Amino acid sequence: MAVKATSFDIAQLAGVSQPTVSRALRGSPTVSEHTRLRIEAIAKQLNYKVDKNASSLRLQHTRTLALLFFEDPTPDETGINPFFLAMLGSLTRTCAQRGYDLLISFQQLSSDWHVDYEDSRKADGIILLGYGDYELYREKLEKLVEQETHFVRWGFAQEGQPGTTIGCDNFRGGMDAARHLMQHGRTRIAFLGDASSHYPEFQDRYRGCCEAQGGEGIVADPALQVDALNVQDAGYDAAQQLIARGKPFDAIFAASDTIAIGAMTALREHGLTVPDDVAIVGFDDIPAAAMAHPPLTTIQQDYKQAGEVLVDSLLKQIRNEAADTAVLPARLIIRQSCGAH
Amino acid sequence: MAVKATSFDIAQLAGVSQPTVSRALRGSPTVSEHTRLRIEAIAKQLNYKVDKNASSLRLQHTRTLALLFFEDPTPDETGINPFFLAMLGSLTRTCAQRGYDLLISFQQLSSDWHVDYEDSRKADGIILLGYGDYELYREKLEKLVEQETHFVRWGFAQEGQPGTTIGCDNFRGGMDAARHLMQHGRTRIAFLGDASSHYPEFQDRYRGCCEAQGGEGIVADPALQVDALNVQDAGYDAAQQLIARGKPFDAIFAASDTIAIGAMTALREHGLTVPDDVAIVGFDDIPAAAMAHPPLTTIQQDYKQAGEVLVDSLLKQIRNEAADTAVLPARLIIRQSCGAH
DNA sequence: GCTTCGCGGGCAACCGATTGCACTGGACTG
DNA sequence: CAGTCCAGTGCAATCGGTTGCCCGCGAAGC
Repeated sequence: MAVKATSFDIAQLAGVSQPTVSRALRGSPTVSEHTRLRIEAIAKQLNYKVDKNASSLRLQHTRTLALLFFEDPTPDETGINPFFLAMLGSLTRTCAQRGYDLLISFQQLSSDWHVDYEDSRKADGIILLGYGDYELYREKLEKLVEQETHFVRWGFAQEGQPGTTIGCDNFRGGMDAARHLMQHGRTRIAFLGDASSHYPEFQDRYRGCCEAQGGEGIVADPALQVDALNVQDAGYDAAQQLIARGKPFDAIFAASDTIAIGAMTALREHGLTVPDDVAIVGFDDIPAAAMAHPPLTTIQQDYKQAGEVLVDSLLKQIRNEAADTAVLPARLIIRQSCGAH
Repeated sequence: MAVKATSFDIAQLAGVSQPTVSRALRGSPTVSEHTRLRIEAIAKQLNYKVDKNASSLRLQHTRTLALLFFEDPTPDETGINPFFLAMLGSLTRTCAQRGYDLLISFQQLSSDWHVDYEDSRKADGIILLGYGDYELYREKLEKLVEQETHFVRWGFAQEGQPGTTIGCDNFRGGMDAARHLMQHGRTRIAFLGDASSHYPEFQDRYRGCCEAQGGEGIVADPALQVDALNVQDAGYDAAQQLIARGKPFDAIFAASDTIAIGAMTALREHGLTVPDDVAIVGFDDIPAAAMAHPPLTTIQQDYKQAGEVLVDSLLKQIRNEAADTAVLPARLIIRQSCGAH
């Protein structure tokens, strides 16, 4: 950098004091239009940009939001969960529209992230994104609340949780999936995904699924539920395990598209066809879902809306307005893996 | 935030002056170990974090890198190009390892991005990512150089370009694709992708493709090249157009996986099977490539390595070391769309 | 016993923008 | 014509850390 122009340089050229430059550039009405125009012209000519650090220091806010990704299983190699990646796009755009910058960071669930970003004044608030063991997470969330850090979390939403959470309606999504499957004559629906309380969104999806079956007088067979984390290999393994159990099943509801896609590979290897032998419904509607063979019927989480709600909710908190936990709808996207044409 | 602790608070509690706190926390050898330990303990207890703005202001650097995405075609809806998304993961992790934060932003090619990030001291350097009309781009790049802004660009690399560019070997990748296709008996290879100088990476891929054919005494038929931008619809349209031309072809080399996937849809609609009637090779190796039906043979760009090289090259510049334009290898990934066994 | 050396740490300036308050000169009021 | 008022600016303090320079004090040297 050749030597950056400061507001002093401009002041000198314009023959005014430095504070006047600052005022002019921020559009203060106490500066006459004539002066302001002159200052703006000089600023432009010098490629002047307000020093964000100085400004933030004085203002005590940064107009920056931090996005923290958590990757619980296999943090290094797998890359980012496709659904979060899609959300990232929406988040970035929304931030830009609202005049905020976005700082990105990966975190281990175990690290010290909960003291970092806002305390060090890198950001005015934090967006938390990531599945993972919720129990591990909770105490850090509480600490965040205690510190009065502004944050929103994407995940399962429930009363009494620390902080503000935005999530989709996992329970209803699960119901919709199961209902759809049943409407097409499936009665033995397996669930692939961790159904313990450590993964509450998966658990809700499972509960919705069971509930819907109950509505039709079917009791979900616990032997048809197999734990799986949100990676393809886990989906593959889970399907293997399911087949090995020898219990008959004619449908799979996977807790995520990633799991569903992994499961389809396993089914194919066992000579089972989708959707004829086994109908499949996934969750998320990641880009690869439409690409899968056959194209995957899934429950869509609207990442575009999610990104907007997340950002706006956080911005509300930053303005010291109350921001409520919110549940977004999930929508069934019918393609071919479910057997409905 | 309850009221953030400052170095003054710590100084008071520790019975030393504030500068001593600063020195202790940065590990200056002029502070005795005894004092330092005491200060560190107090800092931890108070959840103290150095104010990044104050620090950056004084230090005149931020330990932050800015990532600018460019989306030339249809900037709003399509979401981010999957390959760049994959790269983002690698970039984020590399930054974290090097102790830098990453600021993300989407930009229109036409906006004022070239004056923004480093001038406003939001970041110490910029990473530029995006295909798009290179001509539009070039003058801004020159301005960046003129301003002595630190930046690296991902794209086609060539002598005499403004700034440092990291790219993959598009030419050789194109050759490898065509050779592979020819080894499996294909002789009429179509190319889907813009081959004009406005999209130099696509152009290089095409040149490589032609060159390889030339090596076997085949002259690439210009009628088998159809322009397409890097979105699925464009791939679909291009394939339609190719078919409509009525010239026989037994293979397609697509300038990107996204185009290839779009093209496959069109082929299927015309009753052409892949790979029997038409063999296909893509470029990039995006996650959806493996997912496609049939799985897509492609030229892989190693995004992991790319991210590292990009960051390290930028960091070099920031340290005022020379950073050279570099070309990374591309690797053929054989799956099924090419018809190899 | 007095100077010298050096460790540990304090003082104050500085990074650049923001803003409450004081000031000036001209217009306006009575 | 003196007193008000206000638009337009300048002054100086401030945000929180960082660092060059200087100082005090105890130990070592002569």
